Amino acid sequence: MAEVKPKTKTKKTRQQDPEGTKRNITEVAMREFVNRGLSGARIDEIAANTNTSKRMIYYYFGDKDRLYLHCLEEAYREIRDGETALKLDHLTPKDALKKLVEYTFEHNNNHPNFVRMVMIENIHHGSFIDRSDIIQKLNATVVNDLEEIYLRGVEEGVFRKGIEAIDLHWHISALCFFNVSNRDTFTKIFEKNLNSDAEQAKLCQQVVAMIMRFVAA
Amino acid sequence: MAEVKPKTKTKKTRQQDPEGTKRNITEVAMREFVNRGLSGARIDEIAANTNTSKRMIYYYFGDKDRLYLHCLEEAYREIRDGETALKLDHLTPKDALKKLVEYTFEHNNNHPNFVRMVMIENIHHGSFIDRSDIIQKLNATVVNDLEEIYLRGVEEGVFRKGIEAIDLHWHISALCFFNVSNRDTFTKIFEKNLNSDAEQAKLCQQVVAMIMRFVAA
DNA sequence: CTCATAACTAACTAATTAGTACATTTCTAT
DNA sequence: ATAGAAATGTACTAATTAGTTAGTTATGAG
Repeated sequence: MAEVKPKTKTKKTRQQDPEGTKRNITEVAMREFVNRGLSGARIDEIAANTNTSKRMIYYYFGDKDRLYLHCLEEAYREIRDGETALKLDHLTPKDALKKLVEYTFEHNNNHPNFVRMVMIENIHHGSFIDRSDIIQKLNATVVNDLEEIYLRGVEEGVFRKGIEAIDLHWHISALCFFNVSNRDTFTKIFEKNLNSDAEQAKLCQQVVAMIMRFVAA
Repeated sequence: MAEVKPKTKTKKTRQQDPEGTKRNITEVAMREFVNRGLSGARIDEIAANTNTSKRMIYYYFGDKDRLYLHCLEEAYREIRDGETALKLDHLTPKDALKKLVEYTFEHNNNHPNFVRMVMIENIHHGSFIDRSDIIQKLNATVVNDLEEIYLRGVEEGVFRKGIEAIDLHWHISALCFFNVSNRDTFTKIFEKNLNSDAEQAKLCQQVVAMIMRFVAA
């Protein structure tokens, strides 16, 4: 019964803490991966920054690839976990879409780890996503929510017909993702600091405007 | 006089071919870097795929980092070299902008090496761009062209006021870049094949629409 | 022709780094 | 309390991999 995890029921003075150790390793590994990429990440470096040893990384995660996959899944889980609380049903289609776009913009901005893990995954041609059962299941929601809003808008005559929800999601993602993924090179090449709150607020507003105008009837 | 390069004037039966060797190494290295990232790329693998030996990589490029930087610069050079022939001056602002966006979309699509090198560079926080004198100089043109078109459009009353050319460039880049950079993960997660010509044509048209509507008066 | 230098080859090294062997401690169920 | 399993620490190994050493061959100027 190797799969039986000892739940942390009794939180008294325990010195062994498997869940905590795993969590600690995951956090440190995530930092290392997002900063250096999959191949650039060093297991020794991760080990040195945990409260535990390299041995435990292999004990819990098997090898580097599986540790990376775990971090990738964790990044997807984190970003999707925060996504439920929007309550868009009782808003007008326009307001709902606006809120969704603003939210996506902020969300990408607040989760650079997610953005960077996806970048890394694309460098590796998405080969780890293939192997993950979990990630597939985490993504239906966004497009469904979006489709609902869009169809409602079309029905009410405020959105034009003929757009597919997934395409809309594609464009929203593009604008919000790129803002985080390419900030380093863009900032350096065009010598424009995009990190300030004011600049980000302006960009967010522009992204919203772009999407709203795109779907407008 | 170590810097004196023997120009390939006399192209008779020569067995030594420094320029060709460098070009060959660069091509192979580019393939390796874009497929595996900076840290994932293997010098031995590059060497094995050239017509020459590992020794020559070090002979001409010094070390792995400088080889990578050379490839990065080459990717920027390639993409900027193709950019001159647009001739947007005698078009209406709308047509000119449309053409520029279409062109950017196609150009990113046709130069995945460029897109992927920029992705890799962002993973590494743009640290190599810092070290490159060349790349800085290659980027003024796009934004200038765009600004000219935009200002002309504002003057003629077809574009609204208050948009900065660099922001416009930011959004165009986002939409066109993401289309290439994130295709692997997006395709796999949403199980939608975006590689077909029809799908790409649709996306391109939508990107154009999005930008045109965004700037419309 | 010949000599200096640039272009090139093959075999080697030093360091890094993913992964392991083995011993020990802590916990849990009986 | 104790046996068996899970969790952990220390020291090691085997492979990989960036980079080099020590040379040979081609080329072009004089």
